[in-house]
Amino acid sequence: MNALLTSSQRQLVRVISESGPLSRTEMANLLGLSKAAMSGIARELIDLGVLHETETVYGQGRPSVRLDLHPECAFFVGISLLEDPAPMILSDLNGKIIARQAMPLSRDPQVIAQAITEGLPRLLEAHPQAKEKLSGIGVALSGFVDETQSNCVQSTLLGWQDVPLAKIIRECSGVETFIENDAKAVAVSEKLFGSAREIQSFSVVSLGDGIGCAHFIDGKLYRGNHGGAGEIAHCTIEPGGSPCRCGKRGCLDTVSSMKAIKEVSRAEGLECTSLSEIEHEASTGNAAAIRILHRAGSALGLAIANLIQMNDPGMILITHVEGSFDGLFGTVVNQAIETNVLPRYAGQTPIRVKRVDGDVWARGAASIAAHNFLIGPNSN
Amino acid sequence: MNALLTSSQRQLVRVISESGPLSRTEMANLLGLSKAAMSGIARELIDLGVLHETETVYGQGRPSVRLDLHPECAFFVGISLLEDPAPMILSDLNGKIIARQAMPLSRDPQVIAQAITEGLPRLLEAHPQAKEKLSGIGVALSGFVDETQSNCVQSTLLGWQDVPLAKIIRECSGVETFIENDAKAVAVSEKLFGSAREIQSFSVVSLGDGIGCAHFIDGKLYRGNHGGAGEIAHCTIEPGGSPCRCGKRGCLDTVSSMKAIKEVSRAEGLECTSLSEIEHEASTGNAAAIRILHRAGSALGLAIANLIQMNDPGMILITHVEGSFDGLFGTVVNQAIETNVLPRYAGQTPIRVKRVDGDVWARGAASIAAHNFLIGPNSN
DNA sequence: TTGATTTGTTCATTTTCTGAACTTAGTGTC
DNA sequence: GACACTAAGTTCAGAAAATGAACAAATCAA
Repeated sequence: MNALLTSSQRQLVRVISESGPLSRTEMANLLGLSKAAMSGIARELIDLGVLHETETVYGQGRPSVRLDLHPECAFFVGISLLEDPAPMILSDLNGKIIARQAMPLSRDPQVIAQAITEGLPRLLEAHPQAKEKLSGIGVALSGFVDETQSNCVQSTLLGWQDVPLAKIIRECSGVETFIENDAKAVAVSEKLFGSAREIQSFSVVSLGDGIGCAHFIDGKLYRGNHGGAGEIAHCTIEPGGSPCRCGKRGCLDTVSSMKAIKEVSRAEGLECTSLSEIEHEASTGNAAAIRILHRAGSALGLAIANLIQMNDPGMILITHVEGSFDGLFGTVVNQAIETNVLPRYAGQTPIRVKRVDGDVWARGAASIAAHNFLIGPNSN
Repeated sequence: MNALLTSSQRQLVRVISESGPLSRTEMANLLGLSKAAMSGIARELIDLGVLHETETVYGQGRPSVRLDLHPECAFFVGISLLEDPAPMILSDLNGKIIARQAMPLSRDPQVIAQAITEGLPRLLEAHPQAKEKLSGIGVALSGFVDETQSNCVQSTLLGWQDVPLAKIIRECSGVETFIENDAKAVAVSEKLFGSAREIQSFSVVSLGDGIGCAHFIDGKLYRGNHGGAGEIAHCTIEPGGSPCRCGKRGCLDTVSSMKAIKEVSRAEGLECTSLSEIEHEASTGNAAAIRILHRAGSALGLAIANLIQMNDPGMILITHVEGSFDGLFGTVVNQAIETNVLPRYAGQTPIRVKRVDGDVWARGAASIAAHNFLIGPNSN
């Protein structure tokens, strides 16, 4: 099932992946191909089991038959190295999670590869066809990943420097493997499976202990010249502010990350260990809690507003790990975005919020493998 | 000469435009084509007069012959509507200015079209072959231009709203015409003719009475979802700062644009009408001048640093109209960039500075027409 | 039932690319 | 200077991919 698709086949798969089920004629028009060519390519993909006919649409003339990706034409395993135990899921081509389990996290790549290899049979146990049609493994981690999606250039969390993790897992498990940064993996997942399917340019801002960010530009994940695109966490947001672990001062990370919020709370004498608790304190009128959330929310909103000004994305997706986003913090973020965006564009950029858990990261990881199956590695 | 090139021909033209003269074999490898296919396509383009053989490179085996774009295979007219009188130039495919003149500026699109139509014969007078091979007209203006490069969506300077300028000029002059925003035109010009030929992702920050910005991302001009990418001027840089004409407060525009610098100088009682004079005052120790330049420079530097953090471009090109960039202002800008970029990436992003005059804008305008000749309108 | 209408298929033809053999124009060695 | 060696570029038959036009199929509308 690793069969490489021809470039026309991939174009077709891509357009369906973006727009959902389409008739042959619609696709021919979208791709600028003749009906004759479309007919042939569609036939090939149906024979390969990648596409299948879905509903029939009646209008004037002969009804059209919509083609869609066959969700069970390929399966993917996704693993998130963001928590311990590490979630490990099996997903189909719709991003639906078919099976899940967990594996112990390690800092030793070899041990990780071993754990994955041992976990695979159990994950696939009850799904014989997934076993047969397993297309690849995706791994999401916190850190920098090179553009081949094979090497982890640097990860503070895992203590890595130039680790060829994909190769190690591939050799150990015998399955094609790709790795990706966590925020970028979620962005790909949203593009393939989620709310960004039809949006060509959007950004994901992922809020957790740290702050991550990824950009899709003109339908492609944009990594930047040195792989550093999306380093919103170290945008200076409070010039001359608190020192950051990166070496400079006033980074967004020092103000708006969950870690920073909790640290500041502790320093201010609040007995809170989670965002929800701080939110609760704020709702009861605790001035310190209100101040902290205001400061963090304004900073994040300002950074996002600047991102909108710079790049004019078609959507911003804010993912957050803890608590909810409908308290004071979320309100302030949204307000700050509105007040710092050109009035002309205010409200023009949809801001979506999504609470994520381990499954979302793992699904994001799986989507990296799915992307390689659908679009190909040279993201062309 | 408006003959549409086939898609393979355009690919080839594009790769030469990016990398300079290449041998057939090198291009075949770069494009993933067979030597046989390359041979044919190169022959076609040579026969069309688009390519020509240049130097011969000796090594082991048969020497290779580099092919390059024939600079005189097409000519372009570029007009800048940024000043009065408006510069109008004739350029070849290398961006070399062959002839120049000026025309009166107007706010009436019809009058502009008329002036261009009347100016054309004079511009082409001494260049019969340019007359024959004139491929298109490009117009640079301050304002928003839609993605078809035909309509000016909005221009404060010209007082326009949804003006189909390209169509008007095309119909009046009979020559294919494209329009573009000034900063974007300079970005295209740098990509085609200038220092960014081989850089896939870079940003231009243009410093004048206002502040403009344009991004090239993965080899393509990126316009953003609503055509608003690059609105760095209205990034909030001093939260709660001075009101901006856009309606919000503390925009970069209110601090670092030439207009703002001059206004603040006047308000502070400095008798200066140009940046050079303020620089001179600063160099003699005038505290107000030093303060103004520091504030403006830090703000611009911070904005550029944030841009680097967000997008990790391969180069930043700062263009400025007045004075020089090696005084206090430029120094502060560079310092502010350095201190606000992740230490890991500090110094990794080349910052280039270029002083521009009317010719540069007009050449940028011409490059829009050249881009449409070389790469095609659907910038694919 | 008939005609209009639009989808999708078939097939001969054209266009585009490939693989392999070949020609060409040099360098290096004895 | 003759000879092998090397790599660039060409040629040409054949494969692959796309097209255009004719046609078959499936419905609605009258």
